[in-house]
Amino acid sequence: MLLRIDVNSEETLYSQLSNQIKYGIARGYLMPGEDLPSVRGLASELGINMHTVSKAYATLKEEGIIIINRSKGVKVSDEVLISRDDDYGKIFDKKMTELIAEGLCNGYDKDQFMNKANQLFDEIGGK
Amino acid sequence: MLLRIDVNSEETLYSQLSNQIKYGIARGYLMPGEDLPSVRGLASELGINMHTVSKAYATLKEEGIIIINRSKGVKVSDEVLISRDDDYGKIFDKKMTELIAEGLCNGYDKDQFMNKANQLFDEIGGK
DNA sequence: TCAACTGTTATAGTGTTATTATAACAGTTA
DNA sequence: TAACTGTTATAATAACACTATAACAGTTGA
Repeated sequence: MLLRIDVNSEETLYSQLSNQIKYGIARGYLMPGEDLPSVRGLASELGINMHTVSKAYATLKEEGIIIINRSKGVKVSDEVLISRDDDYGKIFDKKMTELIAEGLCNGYDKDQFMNKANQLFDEIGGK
Repeated sequence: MLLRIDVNSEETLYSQLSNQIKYGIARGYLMPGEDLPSVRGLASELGINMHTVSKAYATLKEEGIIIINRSKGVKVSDEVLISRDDDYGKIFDKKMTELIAEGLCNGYDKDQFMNKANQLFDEIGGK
């Protein structure tokens, strides 16, 4: 899977990386159990520092989305897309509430929110 | 409207403030045209610095959600909840895509996403 | 066994951001 | 004039983001 970063973005580099990997998994570009590039390899490929990649991987590991093995490397979790972490429930609620509130402040009512969600799920290909 | 901040939160103080104000508007606690506390008054009330409040207000002004008048003070935009800023469309798409992707990685499929959205809109009271 | 690869840890430097603290400025209003 | 608005400027501290080296420990293949 192709990963890109924009050094001029306001979003931090490691956040760009982790978001792209999450999107790749959701989209099916990355399959459960699939290997990810090594921290050194990806850093070299992207022209950034090893630790920046390591931090992105560390956050994904913290969320249970990838599995890191000290000697074997990094891969997508086998149970991702299936198992739900209960601790994530509150985080998800808070993020969606913020999106709904901000959307309402910008003229997105419930119908428009739902239509946009439907459209984006179609694009991603989620059932 | 009651505003609170948690200095131990990972979220920045000004981000907490702006999110709560957006939620207050969405929820109807704050009405279009309604006055907001002065930067000094709110800072004093919350026990934080004037500039931190000022930054929260500045970001909300940037998003067109509040109106700042150098001498009259701060108030909620009159057209908030109605008018849509076209520039916000891309931001909204990106944020929702990220939420969908992250949700999918944590076991939230489309049905669960939609159900949660319905539930939260009911709680907020959006039509 | 040796070399090459994994992620991890440590240390250090630089630049940016978040927050606080004062102070002054300019416009409005009673 | 006095008291209130937001704004701007300056400075200090702390935390964060990113980079640069270097070393460590486990695994794997030649």
